[in-house]
Amino acid sequence: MKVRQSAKNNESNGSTEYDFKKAEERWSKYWQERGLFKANGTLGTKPKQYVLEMFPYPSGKLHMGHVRNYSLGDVVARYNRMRGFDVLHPMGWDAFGLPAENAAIERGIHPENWTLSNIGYMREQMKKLGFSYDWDREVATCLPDYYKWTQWLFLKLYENGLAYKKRAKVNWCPHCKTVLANEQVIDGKCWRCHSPIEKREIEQWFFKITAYAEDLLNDLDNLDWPEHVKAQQRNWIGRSEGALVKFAIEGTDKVIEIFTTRLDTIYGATFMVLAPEHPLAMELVQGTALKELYDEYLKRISLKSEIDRLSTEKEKEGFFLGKYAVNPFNGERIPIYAGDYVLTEYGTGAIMAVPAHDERDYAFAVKYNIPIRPVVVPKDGEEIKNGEVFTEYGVLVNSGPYTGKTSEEAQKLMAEYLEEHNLGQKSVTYRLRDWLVSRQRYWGAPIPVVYCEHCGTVPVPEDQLPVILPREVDYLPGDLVSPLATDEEFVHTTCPKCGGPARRETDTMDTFVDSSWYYLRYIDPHNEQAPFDKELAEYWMPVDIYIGGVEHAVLHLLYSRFITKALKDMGYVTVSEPFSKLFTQGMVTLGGSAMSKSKGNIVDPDDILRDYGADAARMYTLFVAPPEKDFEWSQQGLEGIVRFIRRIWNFYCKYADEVKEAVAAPMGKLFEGMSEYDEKALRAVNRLVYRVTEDIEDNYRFNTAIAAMMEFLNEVTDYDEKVSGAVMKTLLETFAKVLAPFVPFLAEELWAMLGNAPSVHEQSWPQWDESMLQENTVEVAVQINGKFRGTVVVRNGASEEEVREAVMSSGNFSKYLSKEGGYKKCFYVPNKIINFIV
RNA sequence: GCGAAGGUGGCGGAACUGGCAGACGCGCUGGACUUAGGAUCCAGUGGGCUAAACCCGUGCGGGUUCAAAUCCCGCCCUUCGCACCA
Repeated sequence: MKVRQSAKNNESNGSTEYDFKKAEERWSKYWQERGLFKANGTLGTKPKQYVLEMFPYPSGKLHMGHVRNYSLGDVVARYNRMRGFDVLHPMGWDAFGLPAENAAIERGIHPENWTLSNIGYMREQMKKLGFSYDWDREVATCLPDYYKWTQWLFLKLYENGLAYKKRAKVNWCPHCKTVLANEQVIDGKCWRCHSPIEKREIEQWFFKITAYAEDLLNDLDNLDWPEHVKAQQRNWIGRSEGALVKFAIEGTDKVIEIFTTRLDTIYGATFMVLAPEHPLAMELVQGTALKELYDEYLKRISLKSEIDRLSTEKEKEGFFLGKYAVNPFNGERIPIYAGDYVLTEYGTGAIMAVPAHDERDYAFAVKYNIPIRPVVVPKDGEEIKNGEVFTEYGVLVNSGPYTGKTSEEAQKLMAEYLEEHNLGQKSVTYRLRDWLVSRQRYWGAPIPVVYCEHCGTVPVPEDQLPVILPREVDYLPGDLVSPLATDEEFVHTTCPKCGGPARRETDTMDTFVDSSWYYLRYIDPHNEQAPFDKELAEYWMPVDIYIGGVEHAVLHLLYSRFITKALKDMGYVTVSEPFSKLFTQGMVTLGGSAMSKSKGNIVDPDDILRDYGADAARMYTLFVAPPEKDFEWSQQGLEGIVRFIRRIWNFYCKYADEVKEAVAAPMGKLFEGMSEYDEKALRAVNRLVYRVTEDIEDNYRFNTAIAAMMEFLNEVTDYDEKVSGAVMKTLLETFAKVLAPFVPFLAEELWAMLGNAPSVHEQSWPQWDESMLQENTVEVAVQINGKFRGTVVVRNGASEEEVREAVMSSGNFSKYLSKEGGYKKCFYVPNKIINFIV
């Protein structure tokens, strides 16, 4: 009778169906009471491990993506605890922000009530799922004891010249009624509501992330992050090496400064282009007949929406400004245009145009009938066809003294010439712009600044923090007016410097500011004197493993890196990177696309918890696909895991009583008179530990780790009844420990069933014995002329001789091998394969 | 256009430094047990034949090798990110 048939036999064994509800309630309560998952912060007695998952936005309920994300992190946390690490595994809430506010407006509830009640619900869901968080460290970014320190962060950045205010054209979302950072504009649309964004000019606060562009770029090299995330950040930072060149404007004392990466093509510059909004463009037409036409042109350009501007098919539109620049190399007169394909924000907002070697310049030149003069030819002498634009490096022609030089040489020599004559220099430009952090919304951390008639902009002193977000405010968004501006009591204050009347800043901070430092607050969440203790931060930082979705590849992950670097330079932390390893998990889809309320393709974790239990939900999300890949939710797949759990349960029911009194056999040593099946079982359990450990360590391959557990159970149920009590006890105890990080409730139940005191989660992770991974005999594949023809069984480590002998004597291969075992050649890979060439 | 990751059964996916392709699970087929079963268990399941023997099979075409999903050359396709960045 095998255990696989045991469902029928449960009653006869006195066992019952696994009651996951009871088990989950019981153990989750026990864990909390015992405080099993508290990080010790023992400062050095144990190695530390900071395991972090991206905290959720409290949108209402957990979705399957959360379940997957947090199941991954929980395996890592529990595994590391069993491995003897002092594990910090916290959870909190990214609780400020637009969606909370919008949802609250729709439902007519205060954002705070809405948010806090969501948090309460989601926290309970997480507890039901058995995630091993240290709940004493929970943070919510919308609470004053948290945002006090977000405001502190703002002040520190301000003190250090990394926060500043300027009037700027900003991205304005007409639907959300707020400005957005560049990173939050996707294809010219709002990242949240997808409305086309507009350009507005307002005074806004910025963080000077560009000051760290170089470090943010270089330090990527040393991070254990997925390559595609690093690539996205590199792309976003967008470093270009080139040169700044000053072109004098004929008949004036003005110069146009341009940035180019192709200084070597400067002899081919046949026109200049300024961004339409470039102040110089306006100056050049001022007081001329062109002024009126230019105003019209500007109006036309600005009417084009951001989307049109970004469209690749869009025709470039230029305007001749009636003036000429002078090429600093050959003195040539070059007409100056305004053109909408030149961006104000990048480089200097002005270019030299070389139509022969740049596609965009070429299109413009053709349209406005401007000469096209090639000055670089391919090194290999290849012909350039008419109408083709040669944009690569080559050899210079028609370039005065530089003719005959390669592009590389010319760039170097020309830059030297520029510097000698004070006409420009080498330069590096980035695409990265400063981070716009002002938001004209209610539900965020108020920017801690006041404006005084006498003193100007004055930061709120640290000891007056937090600047409390008033509760009773008309928080409906206005047009370019922050809701806080309507609260007279909030607005009117006194200047901290002179005591005179002053007005508060009424904008709140981008929620990405809140989340850019939360991993530091977990380290010391109740500290009232500082955002965190320096020594504790030194102990816990950096986060050893950070798990979350790819959607944060640039936004949150770049901001956090910047904030960490800034805090390091101010002396608050000692690390320059917050997350040494990043793991981005895939999405959970249904019907081929990400689950979303609007699409209606939702699987509600509550239903799954109710019908199948936490362990099944967790293990299924871990098993169904490699963790970094998307997977399609399948009820049947989940039921497969439920079956597996049931089989484990039945197996333990069958033997638990029997082995209670037994003394567990050691993992490694084969004792005298051990039976064949005992040995088999012992080897199987060693192999199990080995495979699961390796799979976890090798980039979290939980899907194959679980497959190894299934194989293990499949194998031992083939001969379980022949295994002795001592070995069975070892087997059951070890398997329970291996299961613990994956199905924590079940594992605890199994552990107790064996007569052990809780908790299995306090046990050490089992060790395998290297010698037990080897079998006594191995199956060697036999190939004839490279084709598989069968196998032979030989002793482990058999020599080529022995294997050849076994092949010859087996008789199975005689039809392929000539008599006397004749063959030309033979290749043997020990314990694997033997190939005869005949 | 630039950058990144991928193409393996009906499906999700395994396969260590080249060494028995398809582990594990889902699904499917047949059987057992059952009043019944969508429960459970047993057997089978890449394609070609009823079947063994055999042949063919990891996107396509070449190549290296005793041996290729894996290495090299040349293509094709998919997904994702960025995109008038000078």
